[in-house]
Amino acid sequence: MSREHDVAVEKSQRKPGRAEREAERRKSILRAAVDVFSRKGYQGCRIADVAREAGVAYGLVYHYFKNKDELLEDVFSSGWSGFLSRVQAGITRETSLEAQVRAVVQVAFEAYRRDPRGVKVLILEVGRSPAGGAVSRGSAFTHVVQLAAEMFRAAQARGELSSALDPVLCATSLFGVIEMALTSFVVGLLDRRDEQLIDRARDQVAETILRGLVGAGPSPAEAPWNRSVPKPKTARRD
Amino acid sequence: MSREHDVAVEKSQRKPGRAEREAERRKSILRAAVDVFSRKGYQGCRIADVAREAGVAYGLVYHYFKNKDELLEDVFSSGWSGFLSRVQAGITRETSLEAQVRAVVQVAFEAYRRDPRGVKVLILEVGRSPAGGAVSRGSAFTHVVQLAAEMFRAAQARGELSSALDPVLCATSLFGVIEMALTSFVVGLLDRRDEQLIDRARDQVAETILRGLVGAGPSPAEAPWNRSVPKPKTARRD
Amino acid sequence: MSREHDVAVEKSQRKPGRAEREAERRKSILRAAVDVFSRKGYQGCRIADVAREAGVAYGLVYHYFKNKDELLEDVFSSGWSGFLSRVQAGITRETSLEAQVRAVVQVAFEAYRRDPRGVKVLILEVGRSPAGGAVSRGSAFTHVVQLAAEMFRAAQARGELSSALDPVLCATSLFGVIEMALTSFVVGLLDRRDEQLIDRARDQVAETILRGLVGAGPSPAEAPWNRSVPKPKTARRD
Amino acid sequence: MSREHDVAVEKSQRKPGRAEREAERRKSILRAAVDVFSRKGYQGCRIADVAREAGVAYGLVYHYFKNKDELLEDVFSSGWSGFLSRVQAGITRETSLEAQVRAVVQVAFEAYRRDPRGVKVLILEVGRSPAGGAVSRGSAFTHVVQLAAEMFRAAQARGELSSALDPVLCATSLFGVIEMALTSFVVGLLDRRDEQLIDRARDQVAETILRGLVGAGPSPAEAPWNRSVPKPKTARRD
DNA sequence: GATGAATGAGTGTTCATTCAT
DNA sequence: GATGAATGAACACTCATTCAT
Repeated sequence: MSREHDVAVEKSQRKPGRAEREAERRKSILRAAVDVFSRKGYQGCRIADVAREAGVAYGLVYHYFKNKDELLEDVFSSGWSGFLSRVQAGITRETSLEAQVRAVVQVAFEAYRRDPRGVKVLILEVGRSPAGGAVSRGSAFTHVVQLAAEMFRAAQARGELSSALDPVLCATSLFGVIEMALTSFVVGLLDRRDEQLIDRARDQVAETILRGLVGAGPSPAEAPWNRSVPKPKTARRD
Repeated sequence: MSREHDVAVEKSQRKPGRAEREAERRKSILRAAVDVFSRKGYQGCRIADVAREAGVAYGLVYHYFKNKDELLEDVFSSGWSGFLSRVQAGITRETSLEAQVRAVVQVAFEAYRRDPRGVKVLILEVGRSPAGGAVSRGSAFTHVVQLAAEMFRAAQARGELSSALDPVLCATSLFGVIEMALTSFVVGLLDRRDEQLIDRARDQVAETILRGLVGAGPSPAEAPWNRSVPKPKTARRD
Repeated sequence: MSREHDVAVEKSQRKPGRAEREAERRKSILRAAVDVFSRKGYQGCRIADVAREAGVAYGLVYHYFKNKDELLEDVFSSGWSGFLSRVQAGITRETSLEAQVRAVVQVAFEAYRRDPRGVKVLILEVGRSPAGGAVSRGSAFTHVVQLAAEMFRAAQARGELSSALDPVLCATSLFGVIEMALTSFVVGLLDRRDEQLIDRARDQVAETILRGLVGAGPSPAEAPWNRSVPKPKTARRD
Repeated sequence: MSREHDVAVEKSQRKPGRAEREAERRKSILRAAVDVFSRKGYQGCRIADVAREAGVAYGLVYHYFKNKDELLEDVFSSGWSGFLSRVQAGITRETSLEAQVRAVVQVAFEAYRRDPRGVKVLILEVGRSPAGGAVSRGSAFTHVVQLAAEMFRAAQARGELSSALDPVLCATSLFGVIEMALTSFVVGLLDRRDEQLIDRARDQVAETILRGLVGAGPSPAEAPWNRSVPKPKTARRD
């Protein structure tokens, strides 16, 4: 066919080429899985839903993924690995603990802004599938925590952090604060469409984990807090 | 009911009385549900499992609970209401924010010590069933957060907390730190059998949320940290 | 209940009693399975067919049988064990090899007359499922053959049979002759509705295995042979 | 086609020629089908298995065979037609019934020696697919039986066989004895690797069908019988 | 012709729920 | 109330067949 000769030229142009189209298909199924998954959860989602969402035939899902479990496993690992590497990059890039912590927080919130659905899936399921004997999910949680714990250990070695603190608990605290804040948006406790609120949440989270709730002097800037979604309660003044 | 009055008399006697026996049955089913649930998760557990665990007949579960959802709802609410009321009591009992925060942390860790399985269920499922149109579960999370948010608002009103902070985010931070620490025990990242570790975790968590990781000077007491379960890495000295 | 006391009286009367009714159900499913199985074969039959044939709900089949394989296993073994024990009885009852052989042939043909469908299933499937890792089926064939081989060995010991013959091959010959004759009826090569033909077939089969086709003088009685079903061809001259 | 004319020229040259290569492909698929079929059976085998075994692409099977059924049909008929013609040749070549019977037995055992897998397929499936509305398989059985029945009829006409015997039953007896003996090897009841055993089995089978088990005096030659595979039971006294 | 991705109907199995005893 | 047999909808997974390249 006359198509072969100009493959090199068109490589990243139109006419995808078989391999490329397949990779594309695979990805679209993965994306669809994230969507359905974020809506219906691990157990609630049906392969049929994923196929329909991806716009492919039922059986094709099984062409690309061995079974439902593996599909979901891939959803996790693909989303998670990106997050992990960005967290790692943030930690490596910065030199002071404070900057590192802010970087981690930033990465998490940025990930949420970019792909709320993906984050929702990760938050709602990672490390929380009881049966999840599946490798990646169970250990994903462990993995980040260890990563951050290492960061805290290094800070202790540099004298930036009291060595009286358990690095693992420091790590869980960091991710606990982040995760719960994001969860608030995910479950609608805070308004996920309010981008400024997201920014402020990010800052407050970083501040809280670094200096605590009562430890630091307040920043003077006042903000119309309590814009939680459920009931837009009238702003209270103190 | 005419049965109530002699409860005191028969309390620990034979012939429990029909109503009592029924209440007992109901509770044993509920307990069994918590067990199975903590082992297999919301979706993974079958009514048959619960019945077998409780030692009752298959169909009997449906005498006491309308359906599977209601059973699980009850598991949640019964476990949750106790937690909620104890949190509320702790907040009410104390007057300073700091004492209140410590009280909340204490309640959570105490609950874990008393009933790790129950806490596991709450942690792994509360607010995390995406399909969970179920009222109580979705709102359970919201409920405590609002409770704590109110506590923080009051503290702001008393001038104990910077009014620049969003009370809702303060609340999520508090529970995020607590929850993730307990999760570490639940998933085995920290050794759940090490009772001293649990105590230290409780203290560090309270300290962290109050003063932050870098904000406060270290407590002088040294502890053999890093006793995380996976690999008992060599203790570091400061 | 007033039903319990007269159970002994009514034992085989109406009012089946739970256990009895269940056994009945189980049997009816088994019977239905034989039917469907004989019509569509091992792989071709669907659980839905069996359920419909038995007049029970789909899921009930799974109440009584673990899965399709076990159901079919039971179909085999239940049918086969009856046959086996009757073969054994026939062998034990008779003392001369000749009478024993006739008894075995008689048992097989009688079984066919009684339950052609059951025999069809056994003939078409026993020892013929290639994947049949299943215990009973694979070994069922082996079992009868060994049984008959033992009979022939005993006859050799008594001097009734040449010890130059391999008992196992004697046994396969016996069942081969029987089986293929019945197969002729099963597949319609011979008219399965012609009861006299069945009787003559039985006699000829016994005669053939005992004395061979050319070894014995013919019985003087002439018979209008060649009444095969497909086309009742005009009698040929002898 | 313009391709045909030069086939003769290139017949045994290099460049097999398209037509030849295709015929080759077709045959290799057929061979692969026999293999897979003999291992997994009619229903248990998948087109994918056949393609893999043949070393060709999935879809190619559908170039050469309309569908799975036709493929299997061809497996049967190709294997069967060879057997049939050899049986026919044996019958035609010989003049006495006894020699003819021995020839038929010989053909069958020779076929088994040459291609045990093919024979296994024929034995396990021919005439035994209940759903097998397929023409050739159902009738294949009928066909040989009719062929042999004709042989017996002719022998009756020549006075070599009692006309009291039903020729069709004579035929089923002949093939029954043969088939069951071969089945013993196929299922492992007799050791298929013992070539001498196969030879003796052939002889005994012929002897049995001709003179019966008790009708004929034993051949003086003694043989170490009972070498069946399962348990090499201790030799019995003669 | 050759390839293997794409399709989707078919079916075994599970399990919440009902109901007769 | 207690029991567990009965029901059937739901869903994961298979695989023959088609078709674009």
